[in-house]
Amino acid sequence: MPQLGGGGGSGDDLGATDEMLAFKDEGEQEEKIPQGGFPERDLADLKSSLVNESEGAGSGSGQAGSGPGQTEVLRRAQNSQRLYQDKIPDALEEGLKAQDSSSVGMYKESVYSGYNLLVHYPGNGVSAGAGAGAGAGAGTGAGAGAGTGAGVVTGAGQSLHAKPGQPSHGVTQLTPLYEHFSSHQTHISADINQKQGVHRPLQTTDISSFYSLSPGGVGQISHTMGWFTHPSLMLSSGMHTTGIPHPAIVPHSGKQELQHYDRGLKPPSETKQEKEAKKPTIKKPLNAFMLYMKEMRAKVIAECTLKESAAINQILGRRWHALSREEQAKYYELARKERQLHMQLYPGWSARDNYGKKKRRSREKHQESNTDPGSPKKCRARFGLNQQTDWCGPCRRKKKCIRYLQGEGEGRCTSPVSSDGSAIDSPPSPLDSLQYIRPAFTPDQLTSPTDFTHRQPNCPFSLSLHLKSTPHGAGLPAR
DNA sequence: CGTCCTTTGAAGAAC
DNA sequence: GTTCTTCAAAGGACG
Repeated sequence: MPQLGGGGGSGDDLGATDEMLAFKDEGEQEEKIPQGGFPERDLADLKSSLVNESEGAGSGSGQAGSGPGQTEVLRRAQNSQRLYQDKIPDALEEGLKAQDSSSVGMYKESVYSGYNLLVHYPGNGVSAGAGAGAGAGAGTGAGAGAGTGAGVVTGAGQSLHAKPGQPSHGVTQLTPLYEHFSSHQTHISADINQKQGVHRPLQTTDISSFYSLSPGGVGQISHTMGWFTHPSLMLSSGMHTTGIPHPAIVPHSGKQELQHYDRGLKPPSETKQEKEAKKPTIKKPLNAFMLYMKEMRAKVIAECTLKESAAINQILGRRWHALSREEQAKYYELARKERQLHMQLYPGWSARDNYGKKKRRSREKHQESNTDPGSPKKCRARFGLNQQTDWCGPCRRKKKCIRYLQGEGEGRCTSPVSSDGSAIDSPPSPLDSLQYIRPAFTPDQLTSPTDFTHRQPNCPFSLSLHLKSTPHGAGLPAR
């Protein structure tokens, strides 16, 4: 029987080795980089002035034990649990208990314990205690108290009045889980009363979107609660039996399908294919970078006044590379736990299950990229570079090798040049955005090197600096 | 409305 | 064992 985080955090062995190796690879890759001339070390030294600032509020706070004190967290966890439990209608609770008793194995636990593990991420300082609680809860039904409560506790200093999604610099936040569950519980009870115990999908909101995470507060990434419920406890619409939308399980069809559930009607006869297509999709667990993006996206949007995801992702990608190993390690660890739990909760699931469910890009495009000799993959292959760990030449980026395009396709590039011969192809760093702008302004004109609030056309990151003396976006020099 | 863009990482398929 | 492909999130842009 799988133990979720059981035994005081001893349940992490699954896949641990692999993950550590994977992270080692990351590190090895970093070691190779300076050879290509990219000043990764310098950047690492400097990044605190740019990249880290926006993340810096919580930088390092994610380390185990550096969060709120364990005792305090547990105390608040218990308080939160009380609040949470107080909101559960008796009828619902009874129903849940009944459901529990009919479940088997690890899922025989209370549904609440399903949320316990939420806090088992490093960084909130409660991983050990909560882990033990949840582990025991899963196995014996005991120990769910601390675990459950901890699940709704976020970092210290958070307010119950802030709205989810708010930028997290210095802004206190509502504990997202608590808010989410509280609001859902209200709806659920009403719904169940009306429908005599028949659950009806109430919302399809992705829980994960509720969590605006504080900087470095990786431990607060709580969308992963989605992994803590078993398919057997799901309705086919992607809902947990509590009625809470499940982020990892999404229905394929929309209103029409839900209407069938609404009315308790049997859907019209369907082909096997249709049935297959309507099976709820269990999503892939998020990898480290995806977790990082989820946490930082809102911040980048706020800082850059950008909304386009592609641009945001570019920025996030660079910031990701600018993170220290320690900072990245937090996300790798989170991702490892995500995969671990996902594996335990959906033992038969394979990433292949979702193949083809996303509409594929046009074949032509794929073929083009596959046959393009200047494509990063082809380029790496040509130069005998490892696809996973090596970059395309000096570019330290997975884009076209300029050298190759210039007909210098022999051997590994050593210096990046553009097609016109100028050295523009070195990997832009976030610091480059400062170089684009700084000369025109004196330091006292800048509120901070990372105070990005305007968009600068020439900035390679679509970022710009906020000037103390200029209104929004005004006076930024063209370069 | 559906797909693309854009990023990194994981996993599976195809060599 | 290596390489290639797909998908995970996000939301504006575009056909």
